[in-house]
Amino acid sequence: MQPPHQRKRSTGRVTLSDVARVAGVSPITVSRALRGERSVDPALVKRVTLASAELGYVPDPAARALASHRSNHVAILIPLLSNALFVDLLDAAQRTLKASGFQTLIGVTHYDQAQEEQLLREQLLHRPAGLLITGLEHNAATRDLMAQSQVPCVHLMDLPQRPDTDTPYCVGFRQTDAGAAMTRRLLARGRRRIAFAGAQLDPRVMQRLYGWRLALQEEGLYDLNLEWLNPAASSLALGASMFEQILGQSPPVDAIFFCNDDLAQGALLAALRLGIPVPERIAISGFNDLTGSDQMFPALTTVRTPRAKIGEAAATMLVGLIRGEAQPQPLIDLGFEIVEREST
Amino acid sequence: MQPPHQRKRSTGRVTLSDVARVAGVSPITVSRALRGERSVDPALVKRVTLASAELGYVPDPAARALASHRSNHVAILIPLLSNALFVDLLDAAQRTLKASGFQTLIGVTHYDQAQEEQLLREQLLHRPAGLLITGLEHNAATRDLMAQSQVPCVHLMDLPQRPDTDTPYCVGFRQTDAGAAMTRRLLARGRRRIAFAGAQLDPRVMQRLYGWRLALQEEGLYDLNLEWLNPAASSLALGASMFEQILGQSPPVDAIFFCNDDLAQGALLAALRLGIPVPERIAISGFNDLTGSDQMFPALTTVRTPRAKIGEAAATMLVGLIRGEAQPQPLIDLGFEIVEREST
DNA sequence: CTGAAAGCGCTTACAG
DNA sequence: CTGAAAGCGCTTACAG
Repeated sequence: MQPPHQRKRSTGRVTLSDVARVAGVSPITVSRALRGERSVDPALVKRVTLASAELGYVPDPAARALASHRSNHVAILIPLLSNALFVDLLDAAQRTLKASGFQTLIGVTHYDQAQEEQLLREQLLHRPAGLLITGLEHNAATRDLMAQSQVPCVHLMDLPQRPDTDTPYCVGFRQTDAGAAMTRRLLARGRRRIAFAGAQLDPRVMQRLYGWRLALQEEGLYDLNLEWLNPAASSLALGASMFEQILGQSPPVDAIFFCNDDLAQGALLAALRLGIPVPERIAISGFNDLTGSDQMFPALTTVRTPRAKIGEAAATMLVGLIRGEAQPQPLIDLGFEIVEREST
Repeated sequence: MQPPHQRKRSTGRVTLSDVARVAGVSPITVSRALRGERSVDPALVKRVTLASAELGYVPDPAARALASHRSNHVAILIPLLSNALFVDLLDAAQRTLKASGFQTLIGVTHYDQAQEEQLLREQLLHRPAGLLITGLEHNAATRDLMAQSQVPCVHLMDLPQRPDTDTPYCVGFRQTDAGAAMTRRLLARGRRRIAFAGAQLDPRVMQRLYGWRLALQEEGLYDLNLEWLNPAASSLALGASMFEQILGQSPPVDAIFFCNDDLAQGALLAALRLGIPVPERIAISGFNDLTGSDQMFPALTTVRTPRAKIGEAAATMLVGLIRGEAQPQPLIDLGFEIVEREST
């Protein structure tokens, strides 16, 4: 016989109260002990831990979220899933967050600030413990949402030009520097007419473009006609067609700096089809060192970007922020590396 | 002056009760009306909808999950994020689920059944509304967890050999048939010694292998020495090295069927480096029609697999199951298509 | 078709 | 350092 109403909605789940009963303390003490709050007698912590393990207790995330206004979800906003760059970021971040007990909620913005805002609104309903967001450029509503929500946030990939006291937390590298560095490398190898071929034209591509401009201007070799910008999504096929276009230009271009490796890979393959010798007739370089760039024929010279490290470091920083730990610095520059191979 | 304890933990959030007050009904009626439960007077539904819109009410997912034992999360378990195939699956599923109001929780199993089990355990704590899981082979504990949890589940990619009354919900295509079909195509083009080059050796690769075997056995051309299996992860570099190995075999192989396009792409690039004419000396075919296969030189013959459609159809089916709608059939075969290009 | 009561399983805010 | 009470914002189960 059960007392009336006693087990009305019982779910059979082991709860905090069950642990409390076994440990001989109050539920709130169990809560505190298990969350590792200090100000709990070490002896009690031990008893609670034992009882919890004995019963196989696992906290209910929903109840926790409802009571505390904070879930164990971390939202990550990336532009695309079809660019390996962002998948690497997601993979690394997700892995790191998981190790700290957080679940990753993905949002795909399609490089659209309105979609980004909408996604953020939805994510915020889940009271995420933290937020990982790509880039530093967002619309006003998005910025307001981030500020009002008080959710700890780390920006991925980009670093602000001039850090000041308002510098947000961010992990990435200097895109402009990377663009300039690759361009200088091409100059050092004797190239004079170096085209820049950009697709998508997101903020990071534009920064690489500025870097390229800067480097050419330093040498007095800048020419507006060397800028080939296409807002379409980056792809091998687009790289191939941009390559053919640029190849037809006169005076002839002697190098092309593609803003992303998939474009450059497409160009390399187009060169093969067309019988254009690379790097003899024209040098080709890419950006990001994506899968396959080292396998190309000729192997692709590119800029290796630390995207997995960025995902990992940003997630680590975010977990620190969530835990209220002071961060040594709001800005982590993970740098980049020029990888010279056969295509330049 | 506020009444004592009145706003003690108020969060400023618009709640169901606020809507109820404005609409002049009870909270539970608001709850029912907003969830579209029938058995609510249409006139009331209208008043509630209006009041809800006026106040900008949004349900709290955590409260909902706690009370109903069901969240609006859908967990998706995939082997890897580093294989474009699964990213396409994830992208499509995520998009479809989002449109139906579900959040996607990703789990990466690394082709490891123990990790899969562990992930499922964690995901289940979040009381997901549904589950999308890759493949049909799981360990006993995983199968038990799925059964006990009662969470609706759809399997991705694979279809059972012989469907029976216990057939789980699944969306995919017949891997074995696809393997056989490609092999027959190579045979029809006059190839006699067709090697199968497989990596990763997950269940789907093995099924393609069986298909290849079947097709060769039909013609009396099967030879164990034509099976090249490597448990390492699939990559361009591995494809290149497998290509070189197979090329050295005698009697000479006149075609290689790679179990994944990245391997085949790597082989094509290796052929270029080595100066081996494809398809004259040796034909090369791949599987999946991944990005870039159409751009290769020569362009790669492959099997186009409907992974985006699989992700979408599986998500749609899952949403139906979550809503308790009867499904016309537990099994959806989305087929495949042989794409003949220049490499065969 | 509608509602009052109870409950989901935690944490917050107060006390002591 | 510990606890009793209240509350988070919904839905379930029971009545009518």
